[in-house]
Amino acid sequence: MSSLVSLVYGESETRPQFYSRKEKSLGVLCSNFLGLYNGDCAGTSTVGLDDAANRLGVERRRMYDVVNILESIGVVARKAKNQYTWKGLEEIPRCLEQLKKDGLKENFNSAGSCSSARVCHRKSVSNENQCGGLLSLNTGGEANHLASLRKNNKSDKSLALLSQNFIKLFLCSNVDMILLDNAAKALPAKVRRLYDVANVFSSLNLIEKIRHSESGKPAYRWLGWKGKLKNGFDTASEINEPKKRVFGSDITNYNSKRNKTNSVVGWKSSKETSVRMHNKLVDLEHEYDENELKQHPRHKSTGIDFGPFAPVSVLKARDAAFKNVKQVQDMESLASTYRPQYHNQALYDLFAHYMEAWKSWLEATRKQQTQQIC
DNA sequence: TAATCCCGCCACCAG
DNA sequence: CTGGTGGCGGGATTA
Repeated sequence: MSSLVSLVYGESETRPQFYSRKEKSLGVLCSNFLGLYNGDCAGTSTVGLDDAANRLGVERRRMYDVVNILESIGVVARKAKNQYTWKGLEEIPRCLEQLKKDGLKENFNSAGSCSSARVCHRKSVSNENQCGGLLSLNTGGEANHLASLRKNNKSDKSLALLSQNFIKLFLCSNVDMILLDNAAKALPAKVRRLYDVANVFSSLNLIEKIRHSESGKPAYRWLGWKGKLKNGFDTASEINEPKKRVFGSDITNYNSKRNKTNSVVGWKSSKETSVRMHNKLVDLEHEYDENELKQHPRHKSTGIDFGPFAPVSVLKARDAAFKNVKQVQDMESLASTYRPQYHNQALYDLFAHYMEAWKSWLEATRKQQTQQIC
């Protein structure tokens, strides 16, 4: 039967000598796709599906997969039939924030109807307060909105929605790692489909595939948007995210090469909701994990990883003690939390420059004030 | 063997 | 009817 492949493709000159499934993965395709358009002018550049498919040497069907997932995090937006607008990777943090907001809201609203130990039902996600949530969250674009409304019956199973819900799973709970099986149960979704989205997100470096150390089961760890693609493209500088704690110390002892973690979507809002989602995942993990609870204390020992905040925040806290002007501290933290990402190093430098200037201005003002008070 | 997930059939919908 | 979309699961590949 495997000869069927060579039989089908045997004559094709474009077909590589040795068929490698890996080279054709959605993740690779995604990387190539981004490589193709990443330099383009965000918001104005148009992506044609046929064109992209041709240039990437894949069939059009696959483009739908990639594009739908990318659309779910704002990288592209559907403009018209066959046409997408390139929004750019810098849309990602904004989109993640929105997803987190939406996720927290949804969960909160539907909490009553979520009886089992899983995250909200698809129904409640797509029907309740999703009003244009899917695919229009980043653009406010009518076309997208319409598109998602048009096939409402389909959209609750769509890859795009699954992608978003998968992300919400991470963002709206405090977990750092989710077992594939549990994600499939929680969303709910076919594992197959999760692999599809996970591959794309992996290539974006939003998540990382790991192994549950005890069971060896596949799992994914949230990395957050760092402005770096897996293929090494550097799209922006690092952003700071308050450190997320690692979920379930009893199970999260995966290979700990962490070096934590920066993303714009780190704010700790709606604690209650987070806790609730977190607990659901905990339940799932336990359900799955019953007998594997003999502990490995090791991951707690990594002091670096388990500070409540990323280093910048630590510095900030120290700084704040020195300053003792709370308001200012808040503003600073806001400023660095929402530090924008720039493709361009020059822009980033410019931003850094203004930050510096602003800081020294603050210092001066502060000194002045203290003098006046004295 | 289990995990992974490509591939393309075909349903659905707008024009 | 045609063409664009995209859900879906069979079964090939990989681990």
